[in-house]
Amino acid sequence: MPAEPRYRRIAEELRQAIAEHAYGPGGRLPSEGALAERYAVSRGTIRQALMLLRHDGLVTSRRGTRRVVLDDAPVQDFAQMQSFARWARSIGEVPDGAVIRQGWHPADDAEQRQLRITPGARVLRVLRLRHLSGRPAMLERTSYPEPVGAIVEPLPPDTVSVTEFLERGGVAVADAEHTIDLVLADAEDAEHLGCAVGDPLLRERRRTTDPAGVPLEWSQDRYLPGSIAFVVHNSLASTPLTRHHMVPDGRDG
Amino acid sequence: MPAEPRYRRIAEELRQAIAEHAYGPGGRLPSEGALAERYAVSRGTIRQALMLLRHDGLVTSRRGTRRVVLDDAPVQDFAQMQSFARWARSIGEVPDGAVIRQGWHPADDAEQRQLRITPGARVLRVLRLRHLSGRPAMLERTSYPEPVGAIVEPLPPDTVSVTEFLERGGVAVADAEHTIDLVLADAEDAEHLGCAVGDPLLRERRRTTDPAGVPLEWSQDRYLPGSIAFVVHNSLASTPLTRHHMVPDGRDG
DNA sequence: CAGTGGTCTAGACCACGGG
DNA sequence: CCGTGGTCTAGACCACTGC
Repeated sequence: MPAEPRYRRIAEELRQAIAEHAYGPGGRLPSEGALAERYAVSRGTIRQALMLLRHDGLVTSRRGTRRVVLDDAPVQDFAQMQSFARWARSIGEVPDGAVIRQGWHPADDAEQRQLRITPGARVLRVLRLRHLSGRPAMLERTSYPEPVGAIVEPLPPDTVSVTEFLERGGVAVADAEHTIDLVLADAEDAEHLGCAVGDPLLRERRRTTDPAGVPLEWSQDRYLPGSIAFVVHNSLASTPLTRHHMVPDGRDG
Repeated sequence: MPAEPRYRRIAEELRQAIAEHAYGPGGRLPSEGALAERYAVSRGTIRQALMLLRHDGLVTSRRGTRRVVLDDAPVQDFAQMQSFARWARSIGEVPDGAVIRQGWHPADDAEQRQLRITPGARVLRVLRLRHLSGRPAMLERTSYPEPVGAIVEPLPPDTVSVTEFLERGGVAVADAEHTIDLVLADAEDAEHLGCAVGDPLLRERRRTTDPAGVPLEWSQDRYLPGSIAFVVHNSLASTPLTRHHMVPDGRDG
């Protein structure tokens, strides 16, 4: 079996059609009933497909009228957001990366909390510099818990995509939480990113977990500004974006 | 009828239970069948409720095992992300705001594209300073298309929540797209936020649309750093977050 | 193996939008 | 008023996990 369920393939077809401006923007989709007939499935299956497009912000929906196609929403999948290398390729850049330093350490407070491990447990800390087509773009400080770290440790320092390697090793990421804010470059940031100490950087802190809820990595990425932005879609149907207040000297950093 | 559908109320109860650590974190939820029996509804309704929790990152799910409770995910609803005033109150701060300048202008290129209006149409541009408990926190540059602007224009300059007013006036926000990056303060930013020209600011550009896909506002908000962060959850089940590449001098700003 | 969530069906009734 | 999407039901079969 192709493993890909019916409603996903239908969603893919509709996504394609929308991308080719078959309906809009501002246009209206066929009714659920019409789509059900066209694809020879039940209305429930069609609704599952449309829910995917709804959550990604490609269409609205309202009782009483047909669904409306929104302006071209950015379309990336989970895998692309998860992997720097995959993302870089998708925008036509050449990803590159090198480990600057790595080693095992006893987990500090933040790591214990984020990775849900007990005091005394070890983590593998890796400092990596990421390039986009040769230019430094991001400095990544990642902590891996014991089992994941053991897989990452022996990798060659110039491994371009650790994420893709982990996937092939059966480590599956199912959920991620990202916190985006602004920090000033410290001496280490400045040295590797080629900026001055105190220059502003866009920071993304990320924790990923597997399908069982077990934390897989905790990372703090610092991007040189000017070439990157994060885009989020939210709606009445789902609210993945929240604004957070932090005390001026918030730890967890 | 209480207007609130069954599955939403069930989701709310489960959310409450999770917040009170009735199961986890790391714990397992009852099976769908058990929940269906407990609430005397069909399994489908339970699945709708669980889908809400899934999208908000409160629980994972995997074939074969019970759902796992993730660490306390930030819980805010769409309305809170939509309104500065509502958000401020929810974190125990006193929101405040004042219009610095407002007026009608012919829409520029970016406004025409973002608000989907024709060349020559007018927009209401409003410059607002937002306070958190007396301290300047954010400077907001918003453009409203003709019909919305007509509602906003006559409001008193110290209206705390424009969003809430619009809601009462029947203007319903259904979708929003946020782009988050970093900019340096210009003279106007510096003057009103009380920082120096060139100081880094966290920028959120936002476009909201109504249930029919009609743009309602386009806004560019600049936050003083250090007290705010944006948190996003994504998962295999939905990917509202994307990373975007911009040419160094990207317009649309 | 039994139990779980994922997919899918074929119905039903209702709330809402627009002519 | 009719057509739409939103909600809900009661079943079915399958894929997967974990014992």
